[in-house]
Amino acid sequence: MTPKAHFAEKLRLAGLRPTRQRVAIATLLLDGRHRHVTADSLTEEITAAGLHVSGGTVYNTLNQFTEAGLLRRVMVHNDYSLFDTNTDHHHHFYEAENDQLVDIPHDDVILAQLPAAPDGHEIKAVDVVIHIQSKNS
Amino acid sequence: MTPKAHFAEKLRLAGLRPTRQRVAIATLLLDGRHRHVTADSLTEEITAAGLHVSGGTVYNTLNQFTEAGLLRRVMVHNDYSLFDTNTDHHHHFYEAENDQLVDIPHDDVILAQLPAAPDGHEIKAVDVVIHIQSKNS
DNA sequence: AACTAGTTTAAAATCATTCTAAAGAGCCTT
DNA sequence: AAGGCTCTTTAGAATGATTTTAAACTAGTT
Ligand SMILES: [Mn+2]
Ligand SMILES: [Mn+2]
Ligand SMILES: [Zn+2]
Ligand SMILES: [Zn+2]
Repeated sequence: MTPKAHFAEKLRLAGLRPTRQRVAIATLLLDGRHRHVTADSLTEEITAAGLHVSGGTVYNTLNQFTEAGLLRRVMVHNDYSLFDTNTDHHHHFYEAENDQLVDIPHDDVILAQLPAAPDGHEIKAVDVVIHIQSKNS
Repeated sequence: MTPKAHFAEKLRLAGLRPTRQRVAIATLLLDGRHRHVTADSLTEEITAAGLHVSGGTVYNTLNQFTEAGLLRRVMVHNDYSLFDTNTDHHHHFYEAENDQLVDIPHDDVILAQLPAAPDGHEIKAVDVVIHIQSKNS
């Protein structure tokens, strides 16, 4: 199966029509490498690949991929959105000083006890962000 | 001690000159009630109290209070900043559907194991956000 | 090939937040 | 109590990420 067909199928399964733009972005982001991207960094990757996708579509696609569970949004500040190509359950170190986000393996954090969700609600996800800073600062 | 003098002193201790605007905001936010505010909701409170503080100063003051440890910034989405008047160590439930943030008592979450911070770094804070949703949705 | 619904586009709009530069207010010294 | 120095506040402009717009395009279907 050609890579293009592979990602097209992946998008169809996610309920997204495999347009040229979405396939291009999927090829860049959904290849199994785990990393964190912004609309801006993704646009740079697209350009580096000799392609062009409009700004609006970059934002739309990141939101749609996230909605479809192909990406995960990471919340560490309010400056701009961060997306994680690793959708497995894992947590993060965040160093505000240089806006550095680092994955923590799933098993390195153990939540021994969680509260029950409020009445009529259920837990959808548990996000742990460990804020760190340089020792000599 | 008059309330005004009380908050003025609190601000001085935090290294902030007790201006009329800062004392007004401290009176509203630092009275011991635990809640979550935005620049917008705070402005409404100020107006409701028959006062006026410029938008820029509301933002500056929230940032300065946070910097001084009188408030805490809570990160649950990228739409606008949320500030917590409870600076004690505690975690949050967050329901995205209606942007609802609820405190979780400190003892209801037990982190049995944490990873070591990366070399040369130390842990500053651990934030746990439990995302919840309505059961029938 | 024609049709339709969904998608992309460049450009404008939105909106929270920050910046600007001028006016005002704490606070220390006299 | 006045003067002066610095910090703060202000209204308004600027910024910048993100969303919206309406027209042009395209994937998928007949
Ligand atoms: Mn990550
Ligand atoms: Mn913004
Ligand atoms: Zn990650
Ligand atoms: Zn709280």
